[in-house]
Amino acid sequence: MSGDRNTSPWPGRPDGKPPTLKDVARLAGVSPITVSRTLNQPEIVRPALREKVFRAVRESGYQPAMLTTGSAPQESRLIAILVPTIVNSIFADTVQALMQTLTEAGHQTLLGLTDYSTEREEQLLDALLRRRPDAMVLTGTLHTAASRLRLSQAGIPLVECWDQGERPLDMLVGFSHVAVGQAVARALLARGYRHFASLTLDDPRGRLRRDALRDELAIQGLAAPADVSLPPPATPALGRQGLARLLDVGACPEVVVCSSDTLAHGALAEAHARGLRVPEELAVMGFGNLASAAHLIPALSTVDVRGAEMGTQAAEALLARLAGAETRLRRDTGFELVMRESTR
Amino acid sequence: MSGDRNTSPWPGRPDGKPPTLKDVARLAGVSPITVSRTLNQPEIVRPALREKVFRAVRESGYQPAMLTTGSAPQESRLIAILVPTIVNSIFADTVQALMQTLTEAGHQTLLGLTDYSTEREEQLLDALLRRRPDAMVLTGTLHTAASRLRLSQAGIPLVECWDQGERPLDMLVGFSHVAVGQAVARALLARGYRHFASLTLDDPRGRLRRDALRDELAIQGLAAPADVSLPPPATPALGRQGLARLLDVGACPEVVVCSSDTLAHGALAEAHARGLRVPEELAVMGFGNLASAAHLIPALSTVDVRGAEMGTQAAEALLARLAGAETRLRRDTGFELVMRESTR
DNA sequence: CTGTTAGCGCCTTCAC
DNA sequence: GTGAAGGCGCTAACAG
Repeated sequence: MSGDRNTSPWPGRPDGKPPTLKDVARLAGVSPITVSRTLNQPEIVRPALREKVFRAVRESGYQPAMLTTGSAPQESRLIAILVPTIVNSIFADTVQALMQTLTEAGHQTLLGLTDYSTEREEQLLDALLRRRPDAMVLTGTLHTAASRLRLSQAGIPLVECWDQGERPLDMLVGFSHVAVGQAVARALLARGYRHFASLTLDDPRGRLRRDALRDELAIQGLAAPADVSLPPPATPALGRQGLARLLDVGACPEVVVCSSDTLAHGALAEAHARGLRVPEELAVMGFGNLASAAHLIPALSTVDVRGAEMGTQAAEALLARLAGAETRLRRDTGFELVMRESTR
Repeated sequence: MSGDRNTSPWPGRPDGKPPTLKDVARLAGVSPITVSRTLNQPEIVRPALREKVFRAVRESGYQPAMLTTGSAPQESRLIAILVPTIVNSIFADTVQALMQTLTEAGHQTLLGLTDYSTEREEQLLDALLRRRPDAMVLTGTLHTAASRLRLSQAGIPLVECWDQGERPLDMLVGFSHVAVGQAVARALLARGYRHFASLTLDDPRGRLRRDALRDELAIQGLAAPADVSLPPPATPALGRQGLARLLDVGACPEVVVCSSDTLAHGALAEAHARGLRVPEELAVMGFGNLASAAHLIPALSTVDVRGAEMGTQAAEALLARLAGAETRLRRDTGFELVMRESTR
């Protein structure tokens, strides 16, 4: 029971390395190929030999080494995932859902964190592709030219998540950030809000939503919202500072639209600290992972973007392609506005 | 610029697979080994040849395949990480910090999610070890006997995170969950609380903290807190239901101690919905990722366990070992109680 | 400096 | 049924 080393009848390898197919073969007194067959197609091996081999496998603690490459056109059963971050993040749901579906199907996942940088993405891509993954999941549709080239040359199924765009590399599952910005603008306008402000996380998609919000307001004849741009990664502390800056500069908004629920959390804290009633005196609009936000503060409005759904669909599409299907997913998962306590 | 396939002067491989060392060699008119050397030790190759090779590499878009195994005693530069979950989770910080440090050092990470199950851990372990990772990070010190055996046989550096224990497999960085339970009990007693309740996430470490809390209260002559046990994974909705159940059963606590900040979030929502003032009528104690919790609700007390610090230290210890050091980390990172608005 | 040889751990093809 | 030979992509060791 206790993890004592080497209670097994096998002496272990002199070099301390894990046992190989050959070691097992020697131990069982058969040839390497027989061991291989016993493990891969047990039914074609005579029961007596099979038993001997299995015993040797058990005794040695043998585990087949998964070669990245081999003579057979074999898959690596490795799938690479690139997201900006998983902390305080709207992407954790997607990654979790992806991993769950892929793991069930017998694949393993290499994860890379880009920190919202396309250069970082390029570096990671380069490193990850050396593992010859069977497929790859990316966040967004913005990549460097070099990345696009490498990806198209890799010849593996790809999914870009969390965005919509005209020229996806391969498959695409996400939603339109412009549509989110517009929808938020319209919903808030409909509730009578006229003085807007925004806390923007300075990443491409955050900017897209902010600009769409601003443009939609402009169409209604409203001035551009007071805006504070914040460097990723998002933290509650950052959101809190952001709102403080906004208010200190003299902005006096009825509603502040935040790039993420995490920032919105911080904004709520600052509003609370200043004695502002939410949403009566200052409404707060978030974005992202409904699960952790919506239950929390009934006063917080937010946008549910179905992060887990994107992950599951991406994974299923990849698996289908790896199974030989001609699937070419192009899916807009949309989003849902969750509006709280209209007070106008 | 646009990702058109095959603008390069290289015809590509007939089978559509990525180019190999051999392909590059053929294209450059040299032998494979020269290509290998040009890439790994450029200085020992004559400039003229070097240039030819580099050109061929560029033209073909060659990327070396990282073999898991080879003739050389080469490392896989792959490090496996096992955590229960990354969603709504106190573990995301640790994973992010781990990945950051490891990636900077040129390693890649295989991630596995155990869902708080040691059986699942065993399966994942089995699959992950086939990749021959250079090192491994585990959560907690509770593993199946088979897992312990496999791990000790793997002969790679290990770190167990998020716990303290007497017989770690190898290295250990975490804190004592019993100490957390006791400290929470004492701190709350010191503020005059006498009627306790607990919302427990039903995982080994959560139970450990709850039991320690209960035992410490018993020492002070207090009855065991009303307790609701909840199945992982933690969500705000779950915490909310939990508190509802607790109160519906007739419990009338002054303070409810939650297994995680995520559950605490939900509890706060339920308290709010019932018109209970926090912390005057019901205090809420969380646990976990201070970053997202403490800034949020000034009324929420919590325990900061320094998840990122554990990740960074684990990564650094592993890197040291891989670099040949004799490091054998045994670190108690402790925790910090963050108490809000004492109202007694 | 460069090429040839050999071998890593495994599996496929083809004999026995 | 079983084994021997050969090959996958790559790199150390040894030749030239």
